[in-house]
Amino acid sequence: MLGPTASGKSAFALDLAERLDAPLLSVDSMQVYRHMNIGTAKPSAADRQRVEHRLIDLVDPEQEFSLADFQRAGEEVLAEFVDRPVVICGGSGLYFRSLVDPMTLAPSDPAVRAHLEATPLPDLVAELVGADAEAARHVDMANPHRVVRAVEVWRISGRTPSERVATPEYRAWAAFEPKRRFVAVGVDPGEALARRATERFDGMLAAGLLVEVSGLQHRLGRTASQAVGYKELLPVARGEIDITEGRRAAVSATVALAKRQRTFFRKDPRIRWVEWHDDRAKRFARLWSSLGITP
RNA sequence: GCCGGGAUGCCCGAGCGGCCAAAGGGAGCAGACUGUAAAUCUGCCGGCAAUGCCUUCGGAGGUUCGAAUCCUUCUCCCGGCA
Repeated sequence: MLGPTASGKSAFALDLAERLDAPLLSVDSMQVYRHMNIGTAKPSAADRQRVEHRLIDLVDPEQEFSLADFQRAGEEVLAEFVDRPVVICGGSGLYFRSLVDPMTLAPSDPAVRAHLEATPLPDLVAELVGADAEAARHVDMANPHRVVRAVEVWRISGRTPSERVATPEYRAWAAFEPKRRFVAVGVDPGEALARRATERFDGMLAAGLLVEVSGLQHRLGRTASQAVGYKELLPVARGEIDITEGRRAAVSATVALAKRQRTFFRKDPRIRWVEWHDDRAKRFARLWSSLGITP
């Protein structure tokens, strides 16, 4: 069950998992951090009582956690449930695909990466193009993250961007040919997005998000500190801006995130979109009908 | 009441006679994305019948071939003195 933030997919997935008596695997890049509870909309203790949740609270917030770590952790969990249904729910599209689609990650080396991150971008671009004249067709040369990673892979493995994209596995990936059987359902708040994002954030504030952020302000690492809500409230916790300004920034960051998530999921032809309905039974009716299932 | 500073596109903010529909940032919109992915990056972003035209830089006048930029005056903000 996929979709943008504030879509209501979590509640939906929780009900679904309960009905299927299946565990709920979160594909969420920020819920993996412990102590970031309110702002990442983690399931409550009661929710966890109802359904077994996995892939949440995997590391402390000062730690780095990336796609590769997630994929490894996810595969371990899936190995526990072979031939049993699991409900996967979340908004981190790439994390989702790393579990269901063929994606062997090229090697990485923190030292190499640190060095490359300190290297001027034009130098990295020159190195890539020197090794692979077609590199620009496969790597966004204006995007530092992409270029650094491409050079990192090139230096460590000697594989160029063109070579990486030429494998059967990559083609399968690009064609959305999965490595596992699954049914994907997308939930989207549609026009209600901005309203839901605002209400959701206000709910988090009421639940003590600012206190949570203040308590964690010196513990959030490079990735964790960029989580929507935390990033915008950090300056509030430091007294640099007032809460009104922080709230506005957080809400618009939430909406912007949701839009990026939509863009990402929309191009996946396997996802069947289900219109959200406030009534649980109606919501499920829509789900069953979109899947062609008579429960 | 007097002296000084300021009013710029949705917001912040540069411009200080022509090269200005007006830098830059934010917001907004669209998109990309196989190890930071709630990240990162790209494009658009006054209007239109659109290699040009129209409206815009607080209001109204004026100077000039030409003004967001100079002058006069009015309104409103800010600082200092009364």
